[in-house]
Amino acid sequence: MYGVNRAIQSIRIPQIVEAAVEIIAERGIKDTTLDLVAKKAGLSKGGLIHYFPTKKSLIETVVKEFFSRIFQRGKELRDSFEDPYEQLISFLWLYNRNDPDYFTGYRMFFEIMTIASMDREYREVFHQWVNSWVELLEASIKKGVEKGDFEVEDSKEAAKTISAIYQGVASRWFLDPENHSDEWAKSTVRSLIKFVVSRK
Amino acid sequence: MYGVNRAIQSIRIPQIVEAAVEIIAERGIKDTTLDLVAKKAGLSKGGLIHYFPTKKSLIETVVKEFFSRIFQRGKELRDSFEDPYEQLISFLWLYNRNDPDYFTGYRMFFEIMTIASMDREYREVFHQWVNSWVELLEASIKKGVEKGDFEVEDSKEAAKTISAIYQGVASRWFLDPENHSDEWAKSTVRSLIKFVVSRK
DNA sequence: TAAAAAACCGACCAATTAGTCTTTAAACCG
DNA sequence: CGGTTTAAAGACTAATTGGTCGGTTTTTTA
Repeated sequence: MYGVNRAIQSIRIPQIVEAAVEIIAERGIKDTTLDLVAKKAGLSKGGLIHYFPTKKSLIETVVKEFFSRIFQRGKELRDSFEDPYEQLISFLWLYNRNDPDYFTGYRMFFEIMTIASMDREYREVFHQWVNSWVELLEASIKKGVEKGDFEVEDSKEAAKTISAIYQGVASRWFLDPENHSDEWAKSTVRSLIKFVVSRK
Repeated sequence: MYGVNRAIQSIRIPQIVEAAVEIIAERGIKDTTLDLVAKKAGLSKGGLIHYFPTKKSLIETVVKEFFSRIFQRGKELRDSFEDPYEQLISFLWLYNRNDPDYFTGYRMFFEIMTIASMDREYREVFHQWVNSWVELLEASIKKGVEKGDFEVEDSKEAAKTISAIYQGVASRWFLDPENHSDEWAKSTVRSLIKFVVSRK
């Protein structure tokens, strides 16, 4: 049963992207085949190619989609807090092994870092992503400084530091869970953040 | 000109591993072909297969070799310092874009993290690697505590934290150099380490 | 309602590549 | 020196897979 309606693109593309994310998380980008993605998305390779003429174009879309989805989640949760410090630690939801995005999200993240480490184009995407997180953190820091809660010389620097801390802890927490519990991740990040925003 | 001498294995295997590391760093594990590695190592695919019957066996050896080489470097440099704090920051050599191992080392690291995120076996290798770094750091911390330089509740926890910090900063420094200078990396790590070993 | 366009299928092609196998040459050993 | 073992080459095989293409069905449009 083909083209049920003309707005089919707005259905198919998310379907395909979602399928691709899952396959990539499971097998990695290199072992993700168009056939598999197509099947998972409920169509044939020919159908898939109709929307994404090349594998590269599919991956690009998936990567951008993934980043923006995670970013959106983070931003929304942060915005639900008023207090600047609460905002800064609102990203601790990243350390939740029961989150539906847990496995998929981390696997995607490692895949993307690895292609970024090889490819300028993706490094640029990564750069923008980091930037957007840093800006988010920076805004909270500035708010805290204005409010008198924080003492920070350079809020951008502080934001970069906090962002890097989140990531370093995340890598350990995901890749070596045996030694890095949820509690470890959370308390470590909390304490480092406190230090970063209240020095000098 | 074949088998020049019987101790050839001890020459060929490092040659092959070295070639593989370079190819992997350049193209990633998935795009590393036996032919390319063989050629780079100065022999044919048949010759390569003689030493490593499968690609998997080659990769395993390469990963272990890589880890132990970098670890060795770190350990030796650390051991050249007496002062515990100097020892803790001795790993700042990791943030040197002119280091001969710079590109290769970081690329390998991302490749390995990514396979570790997919594969239990490699996660175990990663786990052991992290452990060995943590132990190295822990020893320095304990020394500093005994000496009275540091104030630390749980030296293992502190070591894990410092290790994660090194890694988080490293990821940013490598993947987004535009925004993360050598100086940023070094001063960030220095200041966070100081905090970690002297709190409470 | 007919023709044009869009959605979709799946057979096929061409390239890539891990691993096999046969052969050759050198090294070692008695 | 002759036989055995090891090192190495490289042609070949079989599987995989990205992308092409011709055709079919549905939807849109005029």
